[in-house]
Amino acid sequence: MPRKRNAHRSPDMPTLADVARLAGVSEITASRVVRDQGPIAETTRRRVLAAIAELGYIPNRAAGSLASAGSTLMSVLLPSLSNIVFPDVLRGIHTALTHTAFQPVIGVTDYDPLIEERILVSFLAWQPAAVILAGLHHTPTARRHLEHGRFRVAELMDIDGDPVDIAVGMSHRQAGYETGRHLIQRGYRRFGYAGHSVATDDRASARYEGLCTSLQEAGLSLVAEHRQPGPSSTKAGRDSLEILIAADPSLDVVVFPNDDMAMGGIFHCMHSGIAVREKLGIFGFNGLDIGQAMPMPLSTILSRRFLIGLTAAEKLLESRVRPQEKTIINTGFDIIEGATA
Amino acid sequence: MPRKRNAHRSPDMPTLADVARLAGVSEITASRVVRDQGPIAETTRRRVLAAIAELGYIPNRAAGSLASAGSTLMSVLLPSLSNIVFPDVLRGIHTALTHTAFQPVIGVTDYDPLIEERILVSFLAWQPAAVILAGLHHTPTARRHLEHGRFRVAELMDIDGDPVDIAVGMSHRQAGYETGRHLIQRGYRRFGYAGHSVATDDRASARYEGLCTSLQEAGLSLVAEHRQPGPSSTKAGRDSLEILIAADPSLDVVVFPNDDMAMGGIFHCMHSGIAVREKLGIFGFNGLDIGQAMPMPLSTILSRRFLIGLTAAEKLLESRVRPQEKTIINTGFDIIEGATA
DNA sequence: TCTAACAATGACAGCGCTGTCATAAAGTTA
DNA sequence: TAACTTTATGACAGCGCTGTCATTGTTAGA
Repeated sequence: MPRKRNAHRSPDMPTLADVARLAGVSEITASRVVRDQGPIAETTRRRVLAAIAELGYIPNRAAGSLASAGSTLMSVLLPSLSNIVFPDVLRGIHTALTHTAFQPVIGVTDYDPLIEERILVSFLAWQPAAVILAGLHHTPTARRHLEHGRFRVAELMDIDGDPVDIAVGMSHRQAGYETGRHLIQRGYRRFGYAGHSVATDDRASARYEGLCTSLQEAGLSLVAEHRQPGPSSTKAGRDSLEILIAADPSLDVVVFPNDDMAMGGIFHCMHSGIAVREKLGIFGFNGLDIGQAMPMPLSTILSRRFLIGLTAAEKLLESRVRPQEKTIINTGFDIIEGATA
Repeated sequence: MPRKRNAHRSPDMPTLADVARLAGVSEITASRVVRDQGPIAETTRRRVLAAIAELGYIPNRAAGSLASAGSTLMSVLLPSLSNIVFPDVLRGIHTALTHTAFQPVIGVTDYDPLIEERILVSFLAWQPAAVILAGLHHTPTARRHLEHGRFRVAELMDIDGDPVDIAVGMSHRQAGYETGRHLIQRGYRRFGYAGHSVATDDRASARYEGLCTSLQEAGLSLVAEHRQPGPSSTKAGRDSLEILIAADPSLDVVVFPNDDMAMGGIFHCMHSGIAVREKLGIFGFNGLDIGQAMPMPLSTILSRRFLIGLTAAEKLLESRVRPQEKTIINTGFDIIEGATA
């Protein structure tokens, strides 16, 4: 006995067959109109469109995806949405996908590779056309899925490593290195580092290493460092700097892993009457608007987050199949001199 | 002639049939193990699980969704990710969905009801189990889809209105009203308002109206107001306050639509040597961490964003079908006295 | 006038999974 | 021991759409 139709769907939920019947065409023709694909006579198209509007038809993408063994989904896995960095990337992706058939689907991994793996697998169950993730470091299982899948892959933010398919970003190691060079050139000698404790923030770690390298080359080294437990935040930056200064008051500059924490550092200085730049230089990373809107604009490095998202999505749209050659796109960075270091 | 299998899928992409064959059971039994549904003998379950692991099987959710006429997706439509407010809501949703079968799917509407409608329709094509959106105001088409769909609906942030199914949030009108009362009680009389030009930020508008009402009741009114073109940002707040003060230097307090802009206002005061609170009170909305981390904590209203997301998602999980009764949950708000007004 | 090329449409089967009902075996109650 | 319930499993069809191939005009070129 066949399954009753109404057990499945509301009677008023029209299918493509209903549209086709009303328009007086075959299902496949209606399907072609919906997908804007193949040659369709203008009059036919109009009839079908009218039928769609009249019925309030919404295509069933699960059926479409099943039949065509593919979807128009683009899975986006981001470590966090807690500061503006990844939303900026997301805006870039959105911008590239506007007026295409693709839809971004967002997951948040909390900087945890295992969560990333779990979300990746659950996204792959929807047969996405492409997967976008942050960084080049994933669990072995995740990497295997990424390599064997029939979809494009873009790894964002970082280019220091071996991508699966496309990498778009900048060298964080080099950014850290240039930070050190810049500050040394400006006369700073007694460096502190005020970080956070998220060990899987690979980019922050790479910048830290780059910084240390440039100090070493100049015969210097970090005088003091402190990592505040928990994730990065303005409060963490403020607390971290307080502890750092208590440990070593002789510091003349402190580098933070990002602008949020650096702003916390500035707030601590304001609170404690420490003259920023004269007495203590403060340097961040990201070039957030809020830091530049401060009375004393934050000295930092501008990462091109919107561009990274935009470029990655555009690149992914170029071809549905993964090319032989891997692509690495360096979006670079700029030092913002600012007024705090 | 039947379609060739390999035209569709990689040969090494196993299906449930492959799993069932390897485990020596029927497809249905394998399916039940995957979905953890129905009575399964422990030994059978283990055999199937082993087969899944061996083959690296990933279920095809499009097929599952098609067959069951439903999905485990929860569509989340947010106006913006450009400040921490909606990511906080999202964290709440994520927290509620951890360890459930549901997956959030996020879309960003840019405060545009038409974009919201477009994204809603494209999400409905995936037959979500629930839809979460911000606010109670949608296009007529969107509202119709929401009302007629076979899914749960939660409208977040705002409770001043008539929800489709569930509303979780606070009264922004009342928040604006209490802001006025609080500031009047603290002795402020010459009120300014420094906003932005996004007309569809309904919550900001409601707070504005509430503020005006409380002023009226006290025999006062806004002395000056300015709306900076473009979306809300720290820079916009800074510029807006500058213009406002130029227009009327006699103001003794300025209310901003949110903390981001209020911080911009404080930055302007710092830059121009205006004594915050003594000379000019500054009041925000949201209670963001960054505002509280400032040397002079921002006077503002705490909205419970995480709680809103969490509560909404939990409520949606309670039942798959829409109950007769609509639910309105007021998560309330708190005035944070701070040091700026 | 005939062929070739193209434009426009349709028939058919099947994508991978799950709802429904049926069945067999084992346990429970009177 | 009969009658029932519970547990564990399977057969079958179909969810709504699209890939593939076939068919019918229609127009251009020789």
